[in-house]
Amino acid sequence: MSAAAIDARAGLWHRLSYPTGQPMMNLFADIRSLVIEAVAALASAGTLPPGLDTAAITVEPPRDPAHGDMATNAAMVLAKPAGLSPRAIAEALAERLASDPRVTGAEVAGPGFLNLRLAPVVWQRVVRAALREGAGYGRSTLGQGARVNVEFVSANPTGPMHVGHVRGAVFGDALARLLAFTGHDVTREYYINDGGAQVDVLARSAYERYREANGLSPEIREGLYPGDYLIPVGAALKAKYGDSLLDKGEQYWLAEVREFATGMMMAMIREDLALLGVTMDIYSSEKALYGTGRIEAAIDTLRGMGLIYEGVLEPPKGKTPEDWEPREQTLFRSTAFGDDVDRPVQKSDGGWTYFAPDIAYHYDKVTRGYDALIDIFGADHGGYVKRMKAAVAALSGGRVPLDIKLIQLVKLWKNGEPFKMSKRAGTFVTLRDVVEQAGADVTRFVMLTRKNDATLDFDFDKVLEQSKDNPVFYVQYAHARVNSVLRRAAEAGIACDDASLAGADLSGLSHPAELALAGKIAEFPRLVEIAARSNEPHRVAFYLYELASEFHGLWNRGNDDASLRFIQGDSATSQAKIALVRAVGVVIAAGLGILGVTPVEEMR
RNA sequence: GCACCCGUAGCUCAGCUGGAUAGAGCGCUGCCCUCCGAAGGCAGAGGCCAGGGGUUCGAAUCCCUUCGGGUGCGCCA
Repeated sequence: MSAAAIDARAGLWHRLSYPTGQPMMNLFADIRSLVIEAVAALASAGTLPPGLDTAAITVEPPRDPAHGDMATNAAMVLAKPAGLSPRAIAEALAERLASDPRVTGAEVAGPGFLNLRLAPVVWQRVVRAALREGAGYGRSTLGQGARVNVEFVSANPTGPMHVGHVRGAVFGDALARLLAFTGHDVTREYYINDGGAQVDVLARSAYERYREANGLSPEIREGLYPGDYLIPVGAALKAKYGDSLLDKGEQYWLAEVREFATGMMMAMIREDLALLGVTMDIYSSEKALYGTGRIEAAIDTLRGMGLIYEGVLEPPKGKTPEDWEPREQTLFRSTAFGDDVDRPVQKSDGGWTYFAPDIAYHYDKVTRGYDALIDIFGADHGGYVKRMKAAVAALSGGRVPLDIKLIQLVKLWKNGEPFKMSKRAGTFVTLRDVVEQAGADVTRFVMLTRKNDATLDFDFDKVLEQSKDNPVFYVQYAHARVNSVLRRAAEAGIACDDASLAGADLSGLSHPAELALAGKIAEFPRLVEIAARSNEPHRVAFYLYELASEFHGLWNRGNDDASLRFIQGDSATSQAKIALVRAVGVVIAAGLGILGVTPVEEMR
């Protein structure tokens, strides 16, 4: 298979067609079907040739409100295959669409855009739908139940999680929530790297703490883990083994201590993740792959495909390691799948390289029947992407797409200056430190305020600031304001439970500023799908910021224009306006739910 | 040397997988509370989307190339 073929499979998400007759409210999808129906009608009327491909037709909100409520590129997309000018097609479409009660205006603009203006009732329906669907507003069937495995964190079980892991944990969990929200069957998985040399180091380090617990002075030699967090492990070892492991050779205790210590580390890591609100469905062990023949089986499968061979790699150009010497190795022909060089799976001593169990592990995921795999790596593992994709492409026969998201660094700031971490100086910031200082909700939101492959500043002072500099606060404040209005309205005797609001006459919602806010609410389901298709949960955070901004704006317009205040003299008008306000609250809560952040009811 | 990521306002960053006159926050300038929470809002100034080619109705977005920054490059995971 060529690299291009792999790219073509880059995401299952891109191939899923739009579900038909979907029950959920998605205005853009609705209007798009309307446009496509119009195209079909024109085709049967002979205005357009039959059988045109409508896949490239999009319906989106124009950037400039002067261009109406919805814009479609249909005419421009169809012009060439139809052999007609874009404007001619646009005009024919405009005429047909204008007869729909939802459409109050259809005009051709620019090179052939068709700008639609929609009736107020359309926006009122959006508000109603948000109220009816509540926390499920924006949910979609995009994924059609596809089974997706998201592997993330996978921190080495050699110590507590540090701040570098937090972003990956939050990103992975938010992505999992996003995919679940869009109709995917999601599994959260953690791959425990408990098979390599680093867990031997852990065992030796823990053993020194065990000696310490027995009253001996520990020898934390160079290369061992010096952290205090191993002291309890030493104590626990003493509790279990007494002094029976003292003065014994490593071969006597290494395996047992390793098992014991990694077990305790994993328990600690689970607790750390729980602090962030992250729960894994599956923990997979690297070590469990050894001695079971599964690595051999995975490699043999590749061998059966002619993708394993004995060969000698060229030294890297421009930077030859000093001890380089040509050596015959067992290689995986990853270049057949777009990788730059073939990759060794066996070391010269006959042992597996780290790549081999990873192949076996991904083979395991493939055979477990997932429709798509997602790996979340630190950005420093970028060089690993191609070979991993190659392995999965080979082992799944191209059936299972693997998307790998790289998470960039988090730069910590404190007191207006960069916060340098150092293990030696004891300024090593753990996940626990971050969550204890900032709180899980704030931490999660902030970690999603940047695209995953851009570095992110985490400023301990700013994230707790209650001002609009702080996006978390800004969004939460909007949600709190919504509740504030609801409280006031209830005091005024206005029925404002969701059912009453959803059933209310919404014709009082007519001001352009109000309808524009409803328009923002209408974008949410579409935004969620876009975010899910690209595996980019940060888009939800940005959307929420924009929504909050529009809401704050409308709120303040009430200062100048009393007719825009939400609570009015008559309760019918009030209900309509409060329905809009509550719909904003619903969407903020739904969006925060995707991010795993709890909306606040009040901030005093 | 090669591969991947990045380069957008003074600063920090979005930008709908190709749409119209490129957006937001900070900072700067000037405004708005007898009024649902001013912990907010409005307005103004600020741009060769790193440079150059190409693809097409149309490019910040896709392709090629140059420059600049980051990451990685056989027996560490």
